[in-house]
Amino acid sequence: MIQIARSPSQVGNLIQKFRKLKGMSQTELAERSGMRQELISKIESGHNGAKISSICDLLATLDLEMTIGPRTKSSSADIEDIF
Amino acid sequence: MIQIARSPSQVGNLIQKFRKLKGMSQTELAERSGMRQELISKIESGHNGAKISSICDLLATLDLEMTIGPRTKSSSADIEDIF
DNA sequence: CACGGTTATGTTCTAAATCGCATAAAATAG
DNA sequence: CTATTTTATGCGATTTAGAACATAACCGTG
Repeated sequence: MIQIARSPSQVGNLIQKFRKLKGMSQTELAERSGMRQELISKIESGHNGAKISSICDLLATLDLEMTIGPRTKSSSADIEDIF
Repeated sequence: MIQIARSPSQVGNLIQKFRKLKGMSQTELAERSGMRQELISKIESGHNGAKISSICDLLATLDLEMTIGPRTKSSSADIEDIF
């Protein structure tokens, strides 16, 4: 299950989605990745100014990784993300 | 050609790599994505505090996208990245 | 070597991110 | 509905990113 993330809010949505899949609370994720629950709340809601290192830390804690490659045509998943 | 990026420096390396593939200079990339050459220099060299929105802007300008999904086993590309 | 283009470094300033704590709001369980 | 957990918000304090400009260090080519 791999998802496209072209914007901070899509990144946030995916982090939230995968976090819930693991049955983890924001507080738990925060503790495990050395940050605060409030920050995770902001990041999940699409915080534009989140640091890339914070994102990487969260992904690592959730056993996720990001890949970078050429753009594909926009998928339906992107559209849903807007609404 | 899709690459794993688990850390800010891997993200930076990939941005640099794809930028060069497009024959673009840091200055050109900076202008097109509304930021400064100095910042791109820092980001490409693994700047920890880069904003996720900056990264997304750069990827968009380079016609790239990021995807997020479960970790795969570490590839040789990761190892090289360390050195 | 000298030159033009590219990339890295340094400084000051402003805006903003994160912290840390409190607490409100919302969702879930009992 | 009530209690508990989870998530969102607000605020002061601290830290840091990024702008803007200057300039140094590189790099390839003539």
